[in-house]
Amino acid sequence: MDKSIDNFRQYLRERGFKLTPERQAVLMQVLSFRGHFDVDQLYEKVKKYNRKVSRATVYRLIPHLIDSGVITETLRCQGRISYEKIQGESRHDHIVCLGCGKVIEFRDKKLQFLIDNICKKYDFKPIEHRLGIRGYCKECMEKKEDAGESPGET
Amino acid sequence: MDKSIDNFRQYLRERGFKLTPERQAVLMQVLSFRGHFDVDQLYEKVKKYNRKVSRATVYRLIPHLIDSGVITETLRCQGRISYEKIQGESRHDHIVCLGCGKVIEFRDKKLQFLIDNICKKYDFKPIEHRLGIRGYCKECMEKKEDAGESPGET
DNA sequence: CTTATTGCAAAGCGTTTGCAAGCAC
DNA sequence: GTGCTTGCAAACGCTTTGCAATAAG
Repeated sequence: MDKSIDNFRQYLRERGFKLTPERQAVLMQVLSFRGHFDVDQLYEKVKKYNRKVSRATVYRLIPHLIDSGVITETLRCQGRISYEKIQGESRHDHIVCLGCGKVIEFRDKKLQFLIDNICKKYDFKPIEHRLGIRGYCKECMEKKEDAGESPGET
Repeated sequence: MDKSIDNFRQYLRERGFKLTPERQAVLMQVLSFRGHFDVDQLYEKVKKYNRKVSRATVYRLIPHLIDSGVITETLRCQGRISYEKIQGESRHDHIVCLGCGKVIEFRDKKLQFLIDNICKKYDFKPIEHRLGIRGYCKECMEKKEDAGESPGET
């Protein structure tokens, strides 16, 4: 079904690493997330739906999940690192509302095109990009106008 | 000279905060950086060239520096947060080499245009954006081809 | 059988905070 | 004087690690 599973298995095999029940459980829960997650959320979900797995094991698996291309690091929020699974073609970027924290995911082909062009200019081979736009959503803009906020915050 | 100084003074005055020698020292060193810096680098630089200021004070000043528009948070590297001063018009983005860690700063007007368009689509008012492209520079590409290996970083 | 992996608890490390003294305004 | 600031050290919270036991290949 999900080729991430096979990719991950192959990744482990190639390097002499082992496919333990703990790793399978974590991988399953990683794949079950729809959006972003942090280590703690992942740990809690594994604990809830699968066997008991220690935090240390989850932490130790993260680098493998990244190296094998299953997940990628994304937004950093309040000291925690967020991850999300890499889904085939649907690379997307983020718009974050500074007011309510809402995250909008969007896709834009012109962006990839633009990035390729920029990289060409610098003799650079792009592997991945991350675009985060921060600002205010419609609702929060209206709220701000009501409150009569002073200019100059983040 | 640098209007950041005035902005910061005004920011403090408006809110009843105080302009202490410690804050002036930190501000001066912030403005002296050419590129990115993290809290520790800032702290060391203040300690070297100015009066003794505690780490706590530097940490406590960061939110004020952000709120007053003097600095902005940028790339997150290995658990540390990087900052850089905001310079008038010269908004720029980053290309980071996964091989050697080199950072290229670039400016592209088409990017801002693209972002404005995207935000319009979502009824969103952009305040700032952050684009990071990760990949390999020419030199590291060549090295990789020679070695035929994948470097292991996050 | 060999070597990676696990859980636990302790250590690490950047960052935050409580508190009493100090200083800008 | 008032109340924001400071330095110190302790506390915090997320992450990493040493170790002995365990299990995958």
